[in-house]
Amino acid sequence: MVTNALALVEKEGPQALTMRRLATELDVTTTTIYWHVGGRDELVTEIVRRQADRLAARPVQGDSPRQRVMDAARHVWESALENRAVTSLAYQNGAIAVLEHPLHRALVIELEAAGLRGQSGADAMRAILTTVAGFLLAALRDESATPVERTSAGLWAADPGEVDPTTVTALIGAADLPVLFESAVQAVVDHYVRDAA
Amino acid sequence: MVTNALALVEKEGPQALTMRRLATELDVTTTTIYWHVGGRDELVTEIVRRQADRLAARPVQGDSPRQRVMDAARHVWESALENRAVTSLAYQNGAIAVLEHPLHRALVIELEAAGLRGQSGADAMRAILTTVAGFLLAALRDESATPVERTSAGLWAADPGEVDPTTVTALIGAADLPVLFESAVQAVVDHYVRDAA
DNA sequence: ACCTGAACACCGTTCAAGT
DNA sequence: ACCTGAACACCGTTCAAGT
Repeated sequence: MVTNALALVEKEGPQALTMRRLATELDVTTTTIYWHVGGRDELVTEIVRRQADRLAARPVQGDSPRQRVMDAARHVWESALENRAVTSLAYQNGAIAVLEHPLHRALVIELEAAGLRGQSGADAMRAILTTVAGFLLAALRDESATPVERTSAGLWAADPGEVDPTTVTALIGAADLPVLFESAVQAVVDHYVRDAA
Repeated sequence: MVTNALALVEKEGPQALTMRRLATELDVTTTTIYWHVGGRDELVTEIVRRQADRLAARPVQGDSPRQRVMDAARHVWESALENRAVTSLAYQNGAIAVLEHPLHRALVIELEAAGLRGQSGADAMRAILTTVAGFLLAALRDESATPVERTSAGLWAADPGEVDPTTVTALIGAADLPVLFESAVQAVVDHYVRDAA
């Protein structure tokens, strides 16, 4: 049941997961699903939990603390990109913490190895993960779903103001999120984690 | 009509904005709304556009480029916090660019004043705004809507793993987002904007 | 214990019809 | 030009009833 739901989400996206759709897929009535898992929220939580178990906690790489912390942050990012559908589902239903908790813990452990524990560790972890979340929001957003005049590119084209034309051209073009991720997240990591000289 | 919709969103939140609800508020049928603005997406865009016009572009403060860029970024953050309901509505409907475009332009202008134009300007702008977006996502999320066992705090309490108890305690407590915003966003700003020595 | 049928209270949207 | 009534195609959820 949860297996079928997970497969449905991965094949047709988060918006395909409705009680009626899943019921049809399982050849039962919607009420049967309610009897088994009890409501859409619980179903989503179960799907996300299942996916979290599937996520192999790949080993953190790097020779220095700052490299290892950065790599742990990168795991959150890459894992989300590799599982767009379930990640989006988790985001939309407030279950992202369930999905990423093991990866978050790996990050905290690296921060502790870097000497950051207690409030300092929590602060560093939250600052880094919030930054990562911003990039995930940008990367998982379905651009094709919004009409041009509502996109950033469309607005720059229509309403550049006093901005340099070369900058406007760059703003109308596509962003290279993976590159921006590296520099922005690294900047935040470096602010909290200083390698011993 | 758009005025009433905006008032409804501000008073009762984004989820209160349904065609039927707004129709009742206006003492008309839903079809009347369709005749006037043409669909929910267009309605939301109009609401957000109206709100964007209302947002006074307060002057950017600071003596150095990095201070002024930081202040422009802070305006995006503060403006969103002061208008939670409309900002959430814009986020959920892919119209956030419409709402924030004037503030984004102010940021780009400060970046140009700092010597960043063309691709460098666009990169810096995107990295900074994506980081800000992460904090907005965290700040606008309705914590009370998700049950504890799905929150980060609940997961740390239930499943701390090999993490230091003092760190776990800090992770269960509330985050001070405004403080974290300052340090994380400043770190990203500093990475792109270097003051002349 | 497990599943169904019928219903409730919602959504956004369309379209022919009225004035 | 402006508005209505009725309908379509969806949602999540509940509850009495069946086996």
